[in-house]
Amino acid sequence: MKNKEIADKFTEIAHLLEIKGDNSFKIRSYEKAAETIENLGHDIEGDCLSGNLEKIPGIGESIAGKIREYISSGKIKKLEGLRKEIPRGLLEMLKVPGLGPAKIKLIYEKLGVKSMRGLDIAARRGELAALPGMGEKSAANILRGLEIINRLDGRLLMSTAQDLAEEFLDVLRKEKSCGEALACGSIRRGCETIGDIDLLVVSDEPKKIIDKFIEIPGVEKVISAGDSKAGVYTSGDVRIDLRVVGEKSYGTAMLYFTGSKEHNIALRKLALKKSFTLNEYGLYEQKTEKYVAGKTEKDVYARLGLEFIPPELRENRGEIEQALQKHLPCLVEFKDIKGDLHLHSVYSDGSVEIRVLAARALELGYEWIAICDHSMSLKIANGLSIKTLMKKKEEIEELNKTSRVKILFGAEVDILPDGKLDYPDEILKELDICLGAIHSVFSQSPDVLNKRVLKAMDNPFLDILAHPTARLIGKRPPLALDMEKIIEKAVDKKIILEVNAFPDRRDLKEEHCLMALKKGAMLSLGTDSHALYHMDNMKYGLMNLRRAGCEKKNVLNTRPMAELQKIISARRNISND
DNA sequence: GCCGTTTTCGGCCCGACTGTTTTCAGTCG
Ligand SMILES: Nc1nc2c(ncn2[C@H]2C[C@H](O)[C@@H](COP(=O)(O)OP(=O)(O)OP(=O)(O)O)O2)c(=O)[nH]1
Ligand SMILES: [Mg+2]
Ligand SMILES: [Mg+2]
Ligand SMILES: [Zn+2]
Repeated sequence: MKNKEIADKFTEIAHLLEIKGDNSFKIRSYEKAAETIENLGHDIEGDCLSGNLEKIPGIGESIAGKIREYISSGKIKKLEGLRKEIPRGLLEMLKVPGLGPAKIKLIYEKLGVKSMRGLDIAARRGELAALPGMGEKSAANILRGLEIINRLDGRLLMSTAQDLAEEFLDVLRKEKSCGEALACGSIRRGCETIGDIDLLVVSDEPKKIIDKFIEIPGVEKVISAGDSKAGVYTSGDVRIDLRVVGEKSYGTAMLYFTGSKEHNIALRKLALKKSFTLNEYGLYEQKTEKYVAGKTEKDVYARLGLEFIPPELRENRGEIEQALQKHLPCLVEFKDIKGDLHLHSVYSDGSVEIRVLAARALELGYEWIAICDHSMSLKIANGLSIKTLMKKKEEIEELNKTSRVKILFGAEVDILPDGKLDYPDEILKELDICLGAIHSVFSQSPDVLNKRVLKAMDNPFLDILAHPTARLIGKRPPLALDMEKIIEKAVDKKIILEVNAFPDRRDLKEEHCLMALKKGAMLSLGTDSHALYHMDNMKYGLMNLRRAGCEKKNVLNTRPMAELQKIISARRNISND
């Protein structure tokens, strides 16, 4: 699938045109096309072959032509030309915060600066400050931008971002005039990783909130601080944006600051179509400028004729059209979750006794849990020998006599390098639930890896494929698996695909959840807990599911014990044929 | 460059903050 590749080409064209100073709406068209192609959800080559490219919204004659050109020749002449015209280094300079295309153009044309290094030197020599429209402060800002860029370290995990957001919110909440205060942006949308932290506060004394904010000890650099918003970097080089609004703007400000940007633009366009205008302060009648809604998000959506759109769906991937038709999916929620399908205990490398896990599960409102320790080959994680596994079975049987939360006897069985499972079938069939996962020998060729997983899926006792791509966000890339094939096989063999809820796994990732749901696969949630507090990570897995539009019926964890067992035994019987 | 349920031309989301500016452009959310 070349979608991402093609999308990147159009993003590059957009950036190069920006630096050239081309028409901003034309640039927007290229950006929009890039976003559309990236989020298309199916292979664009199909549309190309069937001559349907121009049916895709945002793709017209010109861009369709370039897509065809790229698919047939691997090149886009327009892009090649732009690359010759504009040095590569100028594109890199766009990453410097505070430095945009217009200044880059100016600096390049007047000073011949075409690299980050050149920029740094020109700033230090005072050459930037001498340019028309620039001064000492602009040059200093660029130097600060260069420093920030050198220290930036990718995106944050959701868990890290949430903790930091709460830390700052707690300080702001101490201010007397502080009303509602919450994190918006990608945090509220439940994204897998977080670029920066966006905080919204309701107050009738915004200046006091903002003063308090920029005085927080963790704040290192204040980028901007005005009457209604501020932006800072923490000493840990995390960007935090704060927005403060009055009570009657709470809903529209939340809408604005939750985004996504594309959702905002689409919503504002719809408002215009209905003769309203929408901004962060409210929804207004276009002619009279009369305020019609703004206190809650629900009010605003309702006035626009839309169902309430959950934040996780606000990506302009069709949710506005669905909400207009009142056809939004009814997303799975935490209260639907009846159990956790991936817990480790002290039997392997977990730190918690089974009875303690069960007690915590009761507090969480669960009806059952599955204890899935590692299998015998995974020595570093204290994988269970067959003998220990049987001892564990006895303990679970004993506990189940009194436990209010029913305990499933499970295992997270290694998928060995040759695709075999790490216990013999006679043992596997004893398990109430069998997870299979890859934990070692990640370096096989893609072909071998794919065969390895597909072969494991032929074993009828493999009920759930756990953390299928084995990625660790920011640490280990996903295995080079053909997920389309694996998902199709899962559907065929009625194997359930796990959405591992650990914040650095979130595996299946959101796009694969979408693909799996489209193909009719069943999904499961597991926290992969090795410590008691890990059991609270269920929410991160739910974020992936909700972002993929997943409903209760597609999630194994929403089933009561008896139904769960029925599903498992039914799938094993079918797979045995 | 894309788009159209009054349109094939004239719109395209909308506002805050900064710096260098005599009235606003650039950048960002
Ligand atoms: N209307 C409008 N809203 C925007 C625009 N840019 C950003 N926003 C809103 C929607 C965003 O979700 C919100 C916060 O902006 P961010 O740049 O922090 O993006 P976001 O949090 O979505 O993603 P991130 O993880 O930070 O990269 O501000 C824009 O151009 N127009
Ligand atoms: Mg953000
Ligand atoms: Mg932000
Ligand atoms: Zn595992």
